[in-house]
Amino acid sequence: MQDSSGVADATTTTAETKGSKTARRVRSAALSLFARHGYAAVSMRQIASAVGVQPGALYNHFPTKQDLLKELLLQHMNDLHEAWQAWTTADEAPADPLDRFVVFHIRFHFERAEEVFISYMELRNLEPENFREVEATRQRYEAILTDILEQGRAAGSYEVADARVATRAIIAMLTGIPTWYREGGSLSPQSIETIYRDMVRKAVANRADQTPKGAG
Amino acid sequence: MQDSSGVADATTTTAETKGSKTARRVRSAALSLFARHGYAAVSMRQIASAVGVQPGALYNHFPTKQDLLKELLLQHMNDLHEAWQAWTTADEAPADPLDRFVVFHIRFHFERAEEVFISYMELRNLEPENFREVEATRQRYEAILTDILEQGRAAGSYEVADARVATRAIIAMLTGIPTWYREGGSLSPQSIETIYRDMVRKAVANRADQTPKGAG
DNA sequence: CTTGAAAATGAATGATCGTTCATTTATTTT
DNA sequence: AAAATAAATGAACGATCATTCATTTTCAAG
Repeated sequence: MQDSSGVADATTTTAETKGSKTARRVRSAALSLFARHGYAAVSMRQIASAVGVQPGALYNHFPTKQDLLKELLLQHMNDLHEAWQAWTTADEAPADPLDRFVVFHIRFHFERAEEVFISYMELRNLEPENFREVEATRQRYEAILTDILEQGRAAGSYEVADARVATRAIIAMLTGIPTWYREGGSLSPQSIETIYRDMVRKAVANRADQTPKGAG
Repeated sequence: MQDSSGVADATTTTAETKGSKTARRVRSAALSLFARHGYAAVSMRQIASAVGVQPGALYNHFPTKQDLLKELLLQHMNDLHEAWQAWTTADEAPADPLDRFVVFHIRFHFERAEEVFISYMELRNLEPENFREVEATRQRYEAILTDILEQGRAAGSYEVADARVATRAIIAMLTGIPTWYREGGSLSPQSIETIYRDMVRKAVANRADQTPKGAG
């Protein structure tokens, strides 16, 4: 009952034990509930109920609620990096580095909207040490885009006043998509992808250039 | 002990009663706490403690915790609209409509970062009816930018594939600023304003144009 | 089938939650 | 100053919170 659509899995091919199966279902239920109501508003009882198990059983798999959140966020950030690595060598990835990043980020959002949402929403509910750990990973991810922008500027293709600010602006823009996108709306994911790719390209464009429109 | 720095107050000039003064302090404390920890993670006891009062006293001013949140969000959205109305006739406002909106939005964010943060973060903690009310006001605000973009496109100055999508992209970009901006950082509010104004202008620019750089 | 460990149960822990309320204190009105 | 009203207190309400634990069930390995 699971479809692996595309990216990044290699490690676990061993048969799954009953316990780790439950752990996975707990993660999944917690993810949905945290995304919908927020970490603080979700009780361990709700999670247990969604899994179909008694509250105490959760503690066979996660020491505390906080560890559950931390694990979700850390795993998501690791998945994000792994998926990016896979994408950089993927055939369907656009050749232009900026396009490549934007398309990747958008598609990853569409595929895993809940994780992404939580990752930006629940950072403040992490205890300081856990926060630092997740935050460091997040900054490594943002650095990918910053590097792309700085190299493009050095090459004279982009015009960005501050690459770090531009990074945050672009990522905020892209990350905001799931807050308004609804399946069955008037816009397809494909057309949204095109619109955003164009907007980002223009936002960092060199005004001296006259880059052609459909360069992808 | 209060400074009114700029925009939109007209109604209340009557002397303030002791009760309404406490109500104001409750709103203020709740605002800061909600912004820092999130609505669900803040208890009425924490709010009362921040005000220097017993928990029960809060209920002389707000019927429930939910009403307190609702009132904060509604008041903020009303302030936002009022401030925008004042800004449209202000001398220092840029003449170009898009610049006018962007500069306004950024400045309002810097002045009232906490309210703005909550307004986008705690919508899901509103009960359905309260949510609809606040959401309607929020959409009225976004419509301002959508109109600007559509008129600019009709006039041939902008090139936007979808004005509503562009609205969300721009607002997400601007609203993201307080999540990373820290006072005393390397960038002044003024320079951030300039950077974002330029990026937004370029993002919706008509590629056929060669608009000069410092047009403000 | 037996054994041993992993997983789940069901009940309980103390703490904290939003809210209520009779009473006292502070302020405004007459 | 007296009476009326508003605001704050301090203690309590039942509900729910995250977490623990002795016990029972489930399941894989010998």
